[in-house]
Amino acid sequence: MAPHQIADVLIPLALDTAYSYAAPPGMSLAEGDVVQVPLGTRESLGVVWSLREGAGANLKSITAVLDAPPLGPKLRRFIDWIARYTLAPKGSALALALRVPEPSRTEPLRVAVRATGQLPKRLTPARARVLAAVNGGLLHPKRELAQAAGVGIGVIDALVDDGVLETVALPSESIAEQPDPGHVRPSLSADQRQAAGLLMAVVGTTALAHAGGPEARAVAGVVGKAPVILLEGVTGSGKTEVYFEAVAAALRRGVQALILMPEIALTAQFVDRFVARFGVRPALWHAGIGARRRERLYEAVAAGEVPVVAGARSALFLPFARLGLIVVDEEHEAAYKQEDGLCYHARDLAVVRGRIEDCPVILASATPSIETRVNVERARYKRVALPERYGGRSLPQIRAVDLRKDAIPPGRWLSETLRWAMTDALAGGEQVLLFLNRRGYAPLTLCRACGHRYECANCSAWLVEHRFRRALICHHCGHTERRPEACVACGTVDSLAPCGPGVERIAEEVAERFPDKRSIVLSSDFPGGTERLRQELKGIAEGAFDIVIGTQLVAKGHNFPQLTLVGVLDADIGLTSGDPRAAERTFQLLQQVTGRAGRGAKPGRALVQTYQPDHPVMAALLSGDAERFYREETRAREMAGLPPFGRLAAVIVSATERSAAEAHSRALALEALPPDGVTVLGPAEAPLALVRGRYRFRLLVKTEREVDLQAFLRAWFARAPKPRGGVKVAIDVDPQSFL
DNA sequence: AGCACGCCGACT
DNA sequence: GTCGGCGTGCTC
Repeated sequence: MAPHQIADVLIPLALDTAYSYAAPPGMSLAEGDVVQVPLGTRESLGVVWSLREGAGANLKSITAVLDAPPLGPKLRRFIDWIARYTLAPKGSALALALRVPEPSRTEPLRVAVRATGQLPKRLTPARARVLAAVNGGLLHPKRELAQAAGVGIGVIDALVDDGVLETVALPSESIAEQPDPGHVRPSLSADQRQAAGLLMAVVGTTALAHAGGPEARAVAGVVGKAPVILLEGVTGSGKTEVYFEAVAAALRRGVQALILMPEIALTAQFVDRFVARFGVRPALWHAGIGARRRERLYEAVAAGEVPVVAGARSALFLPFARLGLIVVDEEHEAAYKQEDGLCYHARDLAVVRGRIEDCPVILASATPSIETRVNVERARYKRVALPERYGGRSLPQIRAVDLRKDAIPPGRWLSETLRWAMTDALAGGEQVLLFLNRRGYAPLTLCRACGHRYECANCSAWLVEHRFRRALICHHCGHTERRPEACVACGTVDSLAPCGPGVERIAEEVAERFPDKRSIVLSSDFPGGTERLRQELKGIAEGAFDIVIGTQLVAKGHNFPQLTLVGVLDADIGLTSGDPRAAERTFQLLQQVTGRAGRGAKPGRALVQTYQPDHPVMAALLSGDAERFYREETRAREMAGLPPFGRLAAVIVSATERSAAEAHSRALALEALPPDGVTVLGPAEAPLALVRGRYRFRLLVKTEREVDLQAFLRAWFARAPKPRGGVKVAIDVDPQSFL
């Protein structure tokens, strides 16, 4: 038998190997082509991963090559890398990038008409108006012409039938408009100009290297690999305007730019700012865009016709034709972490894609994550800083209220210092934000008569009282029960005592202390959803409320120009959670919340109520010295015998098990069999959560420097008993050492 | 992801 | 007797 062409086709299913198919004679195939192949009893999509010659005697044949943009070699390399790094089947990694939906593409044709020069057989007034409007041989979209002439579409059709007009198919409307890098030159501060200049130079030189040629190669030789740059700027420093200049540089060079942001950040405000700078809207890519638009955008991105994409996590897998810049906005956001299905961290993958595409990556944040900071320290990433707020506004003055000295009577949560400050601000017509990161009325309920504590039946966490809803709710698993009239343990009536504060309880105290002020509670569990929240935020911005009481929901988003005082009621919440990122998260949250004060005309201040004013988190917050926090936190970790941040791996294992007990024994089995060079730091999180029918557990491991963690994990799971449903693993560690 | 195959409980 | 429940395993 004559040698045939054999294609190894990767199918976007949980399959780790590409399957071999015979290419029918005469079929023109290339690596990266999207094809249709028989799989079992049905047909499936797939991508040609490699081509070779061979006998291919008993192979099935490729059904068809689809009319979809092929996946380029760099994107295929990226997919291979993701599969290797996340220990996921290659096919699952492919599924992230392959967005070719139905082959049923019924293009709603845009039709234009123009005059043929022929005269109509009959001339009615309506027809005359159309002829007046067609204006010679120019092309007119049908609907527009009908509108301009003030006639129905039927009149146009009749004229076409008559031979007076002819139809011409128009190219389909452009999916993305062309942003103009010179639309409006922003007025930047000296700091911003300098930062923007650095970013632009980087984008320019790497893009030049892309273009090829001896000159470009010489520049590339000097510059080296495309860098990863941390753009660190305090809240209000105008980071967005600065990275927009990098985007402008990419536009001028003719390369594509990707702006990644957490889903929630893709707001009207971002679009408005983009429009102000570039004159048109950016192409948006997120979960909410329609199938039709998604498909067209995908194709246009692959054709290199979309200069700028702003999108959530999944935009990272788009088939860019010539990617020249990736910006990861709010780099520290936990929303970049994907934990169901294939587990990955979009920021880390962005860095990897940047490496593979050889394009610079900008990580923007006011409160960078520790691992990014460590990478800066180790000179893997560069850093560009914006130390001051834009427009001469000063950062809020932050002061601690030491609750050990400034004692608050039992059942009350506002210190005298804070109340005075509130009175003062309110008297000046300013707004106050009281921040308490605890939903509900009280975090613990117990019986005054018998001491019974109300705990969740499923996970033994305390039940949180929600007074508005008259319920006791478990914040861990969502279990809800009615608040009983009498104690379930001893039967005493009216004996339940709420312990500790939640935002609802603070609202009560505020209403008592400031009866003539208008206050509002913002908490994620309030009914009404995003629409109501939007309305409320708008109301606050317009000054409809004097006092805002909120959970972490208020940490970001809307700007409140009249807000000058922020009171943090219990800054210590979250410091003792056992999560290795507890301090980092608390610091970021408190910095964001206190940073909300004084963003309007008047300067702001923040009062932070704490029992631990000397804690490194508080000390750094009060001094405004973030560097110091990261330094101290790193040292504290070393003293505690924990791995340095860049080497910390949190391994999330999710396995199909019948019960929590079986999942737990699996965790213990893995813990007992660590491979050489890897130390298990114990089951870091005891609660085993049921997520979509799977019991999950998380293990913390520490690895030696430059250890190939992937190989070790493979070995590790090979030795431990294999769960029925297989394992999924995510690794929370710097990916660069695996490149 | 689908879809078949298989091995146990209540029905025309 | 078989219809159908979903647990398990395979797809070049």
